[in-house]
Amino acid sequence: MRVTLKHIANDTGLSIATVSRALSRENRNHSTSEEVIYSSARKLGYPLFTKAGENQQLSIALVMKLFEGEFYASLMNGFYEASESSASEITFSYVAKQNDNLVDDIISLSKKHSGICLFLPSMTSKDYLKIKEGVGQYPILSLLPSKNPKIDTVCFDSYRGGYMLAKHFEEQGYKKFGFISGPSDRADALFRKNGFLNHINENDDLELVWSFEGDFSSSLGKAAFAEYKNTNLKDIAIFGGNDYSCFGFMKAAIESGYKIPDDFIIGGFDNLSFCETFTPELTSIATDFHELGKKSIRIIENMVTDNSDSYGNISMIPVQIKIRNSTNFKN
Amino acid sequence: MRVTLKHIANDTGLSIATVSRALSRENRNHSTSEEVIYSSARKLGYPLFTKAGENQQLSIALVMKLFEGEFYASLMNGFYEASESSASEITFSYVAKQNDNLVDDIISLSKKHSGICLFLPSMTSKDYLKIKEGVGQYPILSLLPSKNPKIDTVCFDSYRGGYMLAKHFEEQGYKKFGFISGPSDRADALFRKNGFLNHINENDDLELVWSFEGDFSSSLGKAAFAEYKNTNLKDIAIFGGNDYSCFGFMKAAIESGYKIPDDFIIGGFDNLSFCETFTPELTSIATDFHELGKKSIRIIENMVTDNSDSYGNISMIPVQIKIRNSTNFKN
DNA sequence: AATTTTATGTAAATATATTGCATAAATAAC
DNA sequence: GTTATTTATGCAATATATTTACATAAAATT
Repeated sequence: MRVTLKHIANDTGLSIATVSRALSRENRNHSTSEEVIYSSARKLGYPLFTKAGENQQLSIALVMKLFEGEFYASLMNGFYEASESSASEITFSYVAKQNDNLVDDIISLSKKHSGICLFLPSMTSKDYLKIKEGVGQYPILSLLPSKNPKIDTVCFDSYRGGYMLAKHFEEQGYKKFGFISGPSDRADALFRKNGFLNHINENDDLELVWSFEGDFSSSLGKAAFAEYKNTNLKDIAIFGGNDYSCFGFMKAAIESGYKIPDDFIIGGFDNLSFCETFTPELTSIATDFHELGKKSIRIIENMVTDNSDSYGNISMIPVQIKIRNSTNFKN
Repeated sequence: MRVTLKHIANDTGLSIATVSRALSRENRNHSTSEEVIYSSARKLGYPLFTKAGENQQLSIALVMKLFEGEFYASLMNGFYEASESSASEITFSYVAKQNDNLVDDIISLSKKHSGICLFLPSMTSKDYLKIKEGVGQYPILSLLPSKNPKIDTVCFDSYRGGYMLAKHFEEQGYKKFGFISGPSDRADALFRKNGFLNHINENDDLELVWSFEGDFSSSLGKAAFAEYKNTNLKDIAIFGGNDYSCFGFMKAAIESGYKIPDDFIIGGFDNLSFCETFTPELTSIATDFHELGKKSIRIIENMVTDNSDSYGNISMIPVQIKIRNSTNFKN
């Protein structure tokens, strides 16, 4: 049973005709009845009709769990700016942090949107398969890499970021390397690690001399330093996994009297704005969220027009290394 | 002319009956026709009807211009978390950064939502009046203070934040104060300043010895230090206007060999996460976005049920001072 | 006090959506 | 390979929803 004018008429005590007139009036007049009618219509969920030929743009939902931190603002802003220069409209759909029906919710979102981009680190391959099954042939993307992606993916080239840092460390003359890992269940953390370690393993004169299990948090970065300090290692080049880990690590190091980049050099990942605020400024891998947004939107648009059914394709957005003083860059 | 099944039938080449059946089917079957019908429905903007009695929650729009930075993620997250523990649903509406029809867009948003919260620093009193006129008796709030608010306002108590810092500086034994102002056209920046200066003026032994016109950016914070350095002032207590200004100022100071909090003490506003990462950790005024969200939602909900028409009421959310090492706090 | 404007309800007219029935194509059963 | 069954679809009838012509009463204006 749809919501109709009759429901609103009953709810407001006015006649159907009055309700009809109020809702179809071109210019609202904000009389008391009209206010009451609109407020009832909104409450009951009456669909305020779109005029034919008006709303021709595609609506794409970016589904994510919203948390605090610069990262989320950057992600949304990237998509938002990309949508401004495209014909499609981006809707941000935030799902509850505790959500048992995530898969079903995503499937039902597919009714309202022409395409969906998922940024949900907690999703498993099984979840993705269920979603794929539930939405059928439908434009849907994940924005996070996966070891064995079940749906199309657009993400940053984490591997290359790790590789670039290792290469840069080598060019700065370092032979001994250290590494702080991210959460073990996140594929992007794994790829960063692979990129970093592969370059070390490929070169016989390079060596990984220290590593620590982190979780991308500043506090475990601090803990990493406590362990590092005990080793008495110096003159090594450390990849912190992400910027937060580096900040925690560097802060603890400075407080213990270490000098950066003199005692060790360090680089992060994400290129947060604070990289330039910290002393020393932190070398980091920059991710272009605007590009991520543009590419994702373009792919969804193509999926809509081609009506193509693909899954497991991966698009990698290149990352850039921003070299700063934490890796001994003299300007 | 509404969008009807006929439009979809024409668009897809199927009959109206088929379209009707596909859209009203309880369980989607993802057959080719159904996909085509749904995709056409979304494209043309056909309203997928809400079932009567389903969508009873209020929908409140938070209207803002989205930019990068921790602040925006915190603001959205505060509202988002508040909405999770309330009956209302929060929709984030992002308006274009360049938008000539802002006022009209907000007015037309009032058709779709039960209430609106505005976070738009660029709005003038004139704009607010136009909006108020356009929406009539309607639940709408501004989340930014104004010298002469035309609509109801829920915001942080910027004044008290400035005052708290001045008081804290005094308690630390400082008599000479410095100040970096924010953008002159932002009322919240003005109130922070008033709170800070009023406490100084009220006490004869306290004195403002230095000030600088900033704009809340880290780079003008840096510029502020260059000017401060020329004055050769030492042992003063500086309110940086916000955290970014402080970070820029402190970074430049440290690079010039200054020691904080030995040569001067400094406090900011916003309590960004980086306050705890910087060395020295930055004393700052903490704003509780969760509280802002809860209060705003509650006020909108009351406006809806009471159907009350009020304007110019101000609700202030208290702020908290987080004392850290930049103001010589020994722990 | 008379006239005009506005808001509203009733009921008729129109527009829109759903469904019973028939048909044809696809699938399954024999 | 033929027959039965299921499924998808269109047409047309029916049901439902929305708009509008007309009448009336209240409010505003002259």
